[in-house]
Amino acid sequence: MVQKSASQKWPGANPPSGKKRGRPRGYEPDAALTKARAAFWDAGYSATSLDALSAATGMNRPSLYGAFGDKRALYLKTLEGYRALGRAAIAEALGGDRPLRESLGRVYRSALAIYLSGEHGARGCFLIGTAAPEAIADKEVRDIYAAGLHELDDGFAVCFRRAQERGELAADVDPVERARLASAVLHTLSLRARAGEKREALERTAAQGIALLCGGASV
Amino acid sequence: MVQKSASQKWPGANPPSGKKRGRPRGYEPDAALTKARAAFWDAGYSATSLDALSAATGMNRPSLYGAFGDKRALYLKTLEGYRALGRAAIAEALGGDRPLRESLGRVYRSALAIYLSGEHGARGCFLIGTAAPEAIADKEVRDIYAAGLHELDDGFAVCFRRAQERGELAADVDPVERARLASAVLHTLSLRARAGEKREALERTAAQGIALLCGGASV
DNA sequence: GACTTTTTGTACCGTATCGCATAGAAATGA
DNA sequence: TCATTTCTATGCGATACGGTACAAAAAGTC
Repeated sequence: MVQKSASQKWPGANPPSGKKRGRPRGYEPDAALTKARAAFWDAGYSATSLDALSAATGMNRPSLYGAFGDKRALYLKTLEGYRALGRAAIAEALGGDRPLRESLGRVYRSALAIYLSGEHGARGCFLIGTAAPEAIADKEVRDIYAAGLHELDDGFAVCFRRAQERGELAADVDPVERARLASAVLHTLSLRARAGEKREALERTAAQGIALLCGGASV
Repeated sequence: MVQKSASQKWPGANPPSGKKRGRPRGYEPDAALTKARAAFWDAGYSATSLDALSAATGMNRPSLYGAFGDKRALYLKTLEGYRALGRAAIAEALGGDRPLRESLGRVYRSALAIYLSGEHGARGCFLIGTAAPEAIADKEVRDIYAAGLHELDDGFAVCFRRAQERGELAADVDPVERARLASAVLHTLSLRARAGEKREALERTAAQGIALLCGGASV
């Protein structure tokens, strides 16, 4: 039987007594997850060994195992964390009823900031870079991956619909389909960032994408 | 010292004598490469073991090693083969000076046929699915990956330029930038196919992309 | 201070993996 | 017939991998 850690017994909060009982952990779970995510991000799920994760997080393997479960469970947790991050970024960028061009620009800008960061070079989107390869063999990963893509689509869709209601966008445009093309621009930015394209080229493509997405009638 | 196989001594042809000297090989190199590529395609580079490659190709490990070198060399060969395939498909789809809409449609259609094939479900683009994850750690893979992306961009670019010369496309459109957005549609098709989206949804998105790419002015 | 609880650190286990060495098999040429 | 060449088959050895047992360590509790 696997011993559950204290953080799982009282999720998101300290135990009622306020003081935890045993030896204090020498790491911060959230920070460790972020480090683990960075390791997966660079090399992919399969190519990242437990030793690498151990080195990246500063935790030794038993601690890793106790805190997050086995390698796959840890990976799923990093995926979940990334999706939460992405959700927040989308909400932040698309909220506030801004003009369509500005909303799209904010999304692409904040995405590029993430895609271009990384110690060992630009890494692109974590979901696209690491979950996609595993998506055939691992159905759960595929579902999370697909959900991540569609979450972005949905965010863009409400954005386009609102713009249409404000008259910023032609009435015959299908906001759902247009949203999928807006995602396409983000997808290409992720792929190109990982291929090593320069920031200026990516920003130019984002700008061109915005221009196209905000104009043109459908069909 | 690594023994070179006969197929490397006389690339692309039989030896001058017409008859090879020793025991004939029990496999066809091209067919084996295709099988190996399929294995990498499903699971990714790192998650594909030599045993899996051996099972997929029907060759045992020493034969694999003798014919293609180690795992990485074999992977690079499958990459090269896929790029050749892609080049041919692009040339075939974009050649012939067809109307812009038709050219784009042919590219997307032939790409979808590849992306949706696969024994264990739709796999998307081989480059995007398998090379991208390795692109950070392996510079050579990254270069091949980037070259593959740019090859597509270039193909689209000449396509758009020709369409512009024929007056099918507004004169103020930058064909190079527009080509990168045409690639973006292909990128999203690859990512979405691997996520399990249905053919109809992908075809609809391709059609919407074509409509947008053929209209709209730049900036 | 002894006991309990929780985490850490070391060391280990069984297995999978990669690459290769070596021997055998199949075809040709002399 | 026999040597030569080339591929195939078995299987070995070193390493790396994922995962875990166990005892020491650090804190609270009585």
